[in-house]
Amino acid sequence: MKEAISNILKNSQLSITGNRLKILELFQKNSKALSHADIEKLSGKHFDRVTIYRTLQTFVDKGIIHTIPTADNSIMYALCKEACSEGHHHDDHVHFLCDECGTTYCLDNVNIPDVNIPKGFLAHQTNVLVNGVCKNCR
Amino acid sequence: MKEAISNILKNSQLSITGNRLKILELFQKNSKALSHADIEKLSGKHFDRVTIYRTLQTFVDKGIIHTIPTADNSIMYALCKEACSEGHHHDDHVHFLCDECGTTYCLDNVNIPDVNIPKGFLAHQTNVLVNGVCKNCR
DNA sequence: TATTCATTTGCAACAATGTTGCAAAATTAA
DNA sequence: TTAATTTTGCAACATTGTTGCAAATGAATA
Repeated sequence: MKEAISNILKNSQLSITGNRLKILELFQKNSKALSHADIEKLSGKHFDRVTIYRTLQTFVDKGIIHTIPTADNSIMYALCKEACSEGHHHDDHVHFLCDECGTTYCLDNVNIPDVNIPKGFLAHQTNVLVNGVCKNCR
Repeated sequence: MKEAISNILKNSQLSITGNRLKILELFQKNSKALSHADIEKLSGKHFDRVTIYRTLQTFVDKGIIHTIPTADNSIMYALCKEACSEGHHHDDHVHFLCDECGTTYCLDNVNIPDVNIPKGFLAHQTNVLVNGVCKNCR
């Protein structure tokens, strides 16, 4: 387990530090998207706010996690599947936000549908964000 | 023109103030999504930051504008079409964010595609956000 | 039009969130 | 073990968003 997490860091040519292991562990344990604030709470404030900002940014840059657009003003982060690599995210799944419990899920098996973009526009990436009630809240 | 804007406010049972007229005018003139910061700049700082926050919130509550989720941490606002009413947005179109010029468009003619949500989940609303290059930047 | 009442606005103060520089500490490479 | 590099924590700051309250403005009535 710890081993697997260490490998993620090794593969991205990042130093293996207790801090980074802890944050990655949080993502694996919770298997849902986390905000900066979530991580601050879950970690029990053992490390600095700034460190969290910098660690998350590093992970995004390296393709270890990806960001999820949300309707309110908070950035959510979630673990990437194997397909992501440095500077190039393949985040081809739908995100689901539960209005009851606030949990954000990556629906890895739900593909992004085709969208008809008007002539003249060139699409690079499509984000689909669904709001509703999750299976635990019904 | 001014007349039409006044009517929007009247229909929502809001007082007609120079402030609100000005902000609505900005939305109509620019015909694209605006952030709080955009409005602050465009208005030439003639009114207070707090007033802008409160006005935007009021407009959202009344269904005059809607928010658009963005990958970075900024909320974008855009004028609603006729279909929206108080407390109930029908925001059934795709949003397009140009990576070059940063403009956010409401693609009013592009409908939200169907998304297959897993069993147990209940979908209320679907947001589709496309990144790419707009027709003015190619 | 003048007067009253409700709403809106601006100010001040505050809270939360995000950023930068720099020295100390930890990790890696030799 | 030592030297070079990277990461971390602290402090200070910048930006963004919130709340209470008094003054100003708009709406309603006479």
